[in-house]
Amino acid sequence: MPRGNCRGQGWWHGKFQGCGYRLTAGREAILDILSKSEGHLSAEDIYMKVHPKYPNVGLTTIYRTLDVLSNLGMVSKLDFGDRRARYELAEGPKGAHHHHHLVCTDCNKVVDYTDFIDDEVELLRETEKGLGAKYNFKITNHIIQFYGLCNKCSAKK
Amino acid sequence: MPRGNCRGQGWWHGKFQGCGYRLTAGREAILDILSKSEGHLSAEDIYMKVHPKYPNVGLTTIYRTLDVLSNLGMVSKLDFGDRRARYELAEGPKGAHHHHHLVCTDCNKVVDYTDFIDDEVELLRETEKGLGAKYNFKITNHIIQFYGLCNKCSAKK
DNA sequence: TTGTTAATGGAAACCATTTTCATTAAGGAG
DNA sequence: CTCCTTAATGAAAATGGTTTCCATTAACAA
Ligand SMILES: [Mn+2]
Ligand SMILES: [Mn+2]
Ligand SMILES: [Zn+2]
Ligand SMILES: [Zn+2]
Repeated sequence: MPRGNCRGQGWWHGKFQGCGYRLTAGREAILDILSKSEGHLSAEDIYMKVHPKYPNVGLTTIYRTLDVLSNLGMVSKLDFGDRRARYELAEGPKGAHHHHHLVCTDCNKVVDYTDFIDDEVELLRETEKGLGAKYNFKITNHIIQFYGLCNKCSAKK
Repeated sequence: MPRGNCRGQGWWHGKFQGCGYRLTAGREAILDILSKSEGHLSAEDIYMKVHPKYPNVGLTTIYRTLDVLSNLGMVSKLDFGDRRARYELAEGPKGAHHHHHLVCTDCNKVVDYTDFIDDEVELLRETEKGLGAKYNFKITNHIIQFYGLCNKCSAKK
């Protein structure tokens, strides 16, 4: 029977063990928030959501934890050009929900899309292989983003 | 016969006229430096290169001018994740030298590549059309970047 | 040449993120 | 369970690229 304050039951529990990281309340709080939230949260967004339930987790820890999670590949750090990093859960254990982003340069609206994703992923894989070989890079990651005006913003002009 | 201090003869002269922008010494200095430099310069890089010849052009003007040039489409603003914007001339009048970037996450080395660019551009064009229609976006721009470790950095580990 | 006003430079402000450092607590050893 | 090592933390201060402010200058149309 689980104790009241029982931690370490999340699907991510094992992820920390192997890497020598400690499983702390702050880290769980952040993963918890990320897995329950839609969208692309900034460090401060996350802080605001974590704070009511864990008032003793500071913004610094949010930054540090996001960095760790990002290095572990559990969280993706995103840049939409609005001068603050944004984060989303990379993948649940369920499997892929790989997507790319479409960004409005005016109101900063962001659309997750998976259309064309298969063609994109295939081309990316080929390109990665080719570039890696030609330039001796060990490629680990890629970005594809489209920028433009959403319908509201393009009407406004 | 051109006077000694004759300005306004660059290929970009006309670009300003139509848009109500004034052709100033600072703007010419920056375009001049960008067209003579290889690579991806930060605002401060540009300031350093402009300063010896135009000591009265301030860093603020560099930022403002890069913003204007970027809006005019004459300069591309780049982000390689090293916490400072970088800039490169978008296109001379000669035509396309469209390329994408391969970035080492360790030493920040950046490779311009054009390999696979035709396949990439074709897929991008299709995707842009599809996404634009589906999500009612007027897409103006895209980013593709690959991240990884260059051979030196991956040997170092 | 003159007048309008866009453009400018220097200093100060901004603000997301990082660093510092004293304190706390995760988790392995015993 | 208790101890111990040291990773992790919070608060406050520092950092540093970029933006804002404002008085002054100069591009260029009339
Ligand atoms: Mn997303
Ligand atoms: Mn380039
Ligand atoms: Zn918009
Ligand atoms: Zn490298």
